[in-house]
Amino acid sequence: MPSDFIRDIVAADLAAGKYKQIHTRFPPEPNGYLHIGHAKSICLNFGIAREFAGICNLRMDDTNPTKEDVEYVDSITEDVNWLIRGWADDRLGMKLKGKTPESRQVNGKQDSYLPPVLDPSANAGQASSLPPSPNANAAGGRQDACSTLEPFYASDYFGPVYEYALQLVKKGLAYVCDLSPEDTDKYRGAPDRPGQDSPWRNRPIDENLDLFVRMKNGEFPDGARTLRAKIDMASPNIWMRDPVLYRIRHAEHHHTGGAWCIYPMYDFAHCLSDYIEGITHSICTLEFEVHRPLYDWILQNLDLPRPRPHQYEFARLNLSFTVMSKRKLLQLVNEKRVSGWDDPRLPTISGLRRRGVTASALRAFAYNIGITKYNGLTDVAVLEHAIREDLNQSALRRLAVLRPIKVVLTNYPEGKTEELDATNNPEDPNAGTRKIPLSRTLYIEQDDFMENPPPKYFRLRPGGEVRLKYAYIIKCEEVVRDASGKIIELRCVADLDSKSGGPTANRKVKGTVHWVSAAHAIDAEVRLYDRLFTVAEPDATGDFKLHLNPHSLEVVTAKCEPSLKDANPDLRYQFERLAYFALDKDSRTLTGHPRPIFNRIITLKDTWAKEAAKR
RNA sequence: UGUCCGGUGGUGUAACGGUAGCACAAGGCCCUUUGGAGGCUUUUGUCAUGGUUCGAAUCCAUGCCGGACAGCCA
Repeated sequence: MPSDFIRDIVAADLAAGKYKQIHTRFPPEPNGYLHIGHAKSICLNFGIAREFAGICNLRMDDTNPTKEDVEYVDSITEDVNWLIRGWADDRLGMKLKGKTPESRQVNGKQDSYLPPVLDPSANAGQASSLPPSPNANAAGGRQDACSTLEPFYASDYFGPVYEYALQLVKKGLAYVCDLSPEDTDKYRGAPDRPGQDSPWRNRPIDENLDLFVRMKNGEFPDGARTLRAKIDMASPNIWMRDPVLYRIRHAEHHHTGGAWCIYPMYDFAHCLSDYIEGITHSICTLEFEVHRPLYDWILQNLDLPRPRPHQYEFARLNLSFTVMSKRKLLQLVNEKRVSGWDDPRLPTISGLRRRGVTASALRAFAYNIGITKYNGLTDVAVLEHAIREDLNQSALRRLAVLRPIKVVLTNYPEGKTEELDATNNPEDPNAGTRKIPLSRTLYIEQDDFMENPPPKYFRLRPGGEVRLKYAYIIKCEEVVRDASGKIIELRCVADLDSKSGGPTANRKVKGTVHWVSAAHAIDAEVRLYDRLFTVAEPDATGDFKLHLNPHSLEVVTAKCEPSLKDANPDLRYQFERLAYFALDKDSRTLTGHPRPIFNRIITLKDTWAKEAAKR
C-alpha cells in the first residue's frame, strides 16, 4: 500500500473521526485528452478511495464553454474507465444521467447536494472486502445502472452556484464591476505592488443584485461586466485581490446548451462543486496552492450546513523526453506532427493504450514515482521499466524477424518440415507451449550476422556457430552475395543431433538467435516507435518542436511465425530477443488490410547495444 | 525589493528526534537455448552556517538555491 503525505492526512482524518467516509474526485477540464500526468492524479484519487473504502467522483470541470467539447468528455470517460478497470472501478462515483443537485433544508440552511452512485457491476467477480456504499443500489438493477450512469459535470451546478453568488452579493461580499478586462488587469497591481480598488467596488447591494440578475438575463455583451468577490485589493496574494467570480460569455455550452450566458470562474465553481458532491479531500496540483485561501474564503463566507471540503496539493508529473502541456500536445496534433491524440508516441493515455501499454503498468509507474510537493523531472526510464516489468510477466513469446536475411540449411532435406516445441512464457508455466515449423530455408535477423564482428560479439559469423532458438545449432559455411556485393544468403550446416533432447543438445554455444521458417512465415506491418524527442527536456528552451526525433517511427515488414496470424488484440506479445508488441487498432479498422499491424511497445533491454555503443 | 511552497546519491522517493534505506540509472560478476528474465555486487547523497538536544535529514534561526502566482483559462 502506497504511503505519502496526502494519505497520511486522510488516515489521520479518518482516525480522528472527522469523516464517515472519504470522498475524492478527479476533475479534468474537457478541453483535451488525458495524459500520463493525469494518470498520476487518477491513481492518487482513486487509490485513496480504494484504500480507505471511499469514493472518487469523475467530474468534468466544464466552466469555460469556449474551450470544451464532447469529444473530450468521451475520451476522458473512456480513459479513466480503462485505467481503473478491475482495480478501483467499484469506487468510481457517477450519477444518474441528467440528474442535478437536490435542493433541501439542513438545519434551517439552504443546501444543494448531489450524492454519487456506484456501478454495482464494477469489479464483477472480485469479492470486495470494502463496505458497500450507502448509495450503491440507488440506481436499481445492474443493467439500469450501466445504461443510465454518467460523470458529474460542474456545469450541472450552474443553478446552485448562481444562487451562492447571489448570497455573497446580498452579504455585501461580491459586487458587479464594470471595468474592462484591460482595466481589471491594471487595477490588480503586481505581485510586489498592491492593487487599487475598482471604482465599482462600493456599489450598493441592491444595484449589484439588479445588475447581476441582468447579466444572467443576457442584457450585456461579453466582457461588459463581471461579478467580483470583495476581499482585499492590497492582499499579498493576487488571487485575493477581488477575484472575478462570473464573466459574461454568450456561448453555447456542450452540456448546458444555451441555458446560460454567464459562467462561473474556476475558483468559484470548483470549491462549490466539491462541496455539492460532498468531497472531503480535494486534491490538485501545486499551482493551485496560492488559490487555496480563496477556496477557503468562498466556502467560509457562504452559509453551508455540511462539512466543507479541504484542498491539498501535490507536484504534477514531469517526464523526460516528452511534453505534457495540453497546449503543446494540441499543437503536435493540429500540426500533424503525430497521427492524432492517440498516436502511440504521445504521452496521452489513449496513445499509451494504443501503443500497447497496460493499465497495470501505468498504475505501477504511478506507485513507483510517489507523491510529494517537490517539482522534479522523472526519468522516462522509470516508465519504461514499469512497462517492461509488467509485460515480462504476461506477454506471450513469439518468434519474428524484423529485418530478414535468408539462411539455407544445406544438410536439411528439401521439402521436409518439422514442428518444434516453443515456450509461450517462461515466467508463467501455465502458458504452455506451441509448435513452430522448421524447414530448410529460414530467415534470421540481419543484426545477428556479422562478417567481421568486434570482440564480444557472439552471434553468427563466417565459420562460427550459433543456436537457433528451440532448434539446432548451425554453422555458417558460406556467404552468398548478389552482383552489387550485398549479402543475400547465408549457407549453413545444422548439427542435426543438437535439438533439445538430442545427443549434442548440451554443447555450449555462446549465441542463440531467433528465426522463422521462410515457407511458413507470415508478413506483418511492424511500427517501431521510439521516443518522440531527442532531448530530455524538449520544452526547456526555445521551440520544443526543434527537438522532435525524426526516427520516432519506422515501419518495417516483418516475417513472423504462423501463429501470429491469429494474434489477439487484447494480448501482448514479446518477439523474442527484440521487444514487446501489441496489435494496432488499424489491424481491425482498415478493412481488407492484408496483414496484421503490430506496434512496438518497448524494446527489451539490450546489453549488446550498450556494449556496441561504447566503441 | 511581495506572498506561498519546496531543497536527501545522476534521477525519483523513504526514514515522522535514535543504524540514511528503496527503485530507476550507471559499473562489475554469476547464470542463461531470449546479450531477456533472474541472482550477487560496487560507486555516488541529507543546500550552507549557527542553535536546541545525550542524539538532528527531521525542531528553531539566518542565509543560499529552485518552483508557483500578476487570464473575464483551468
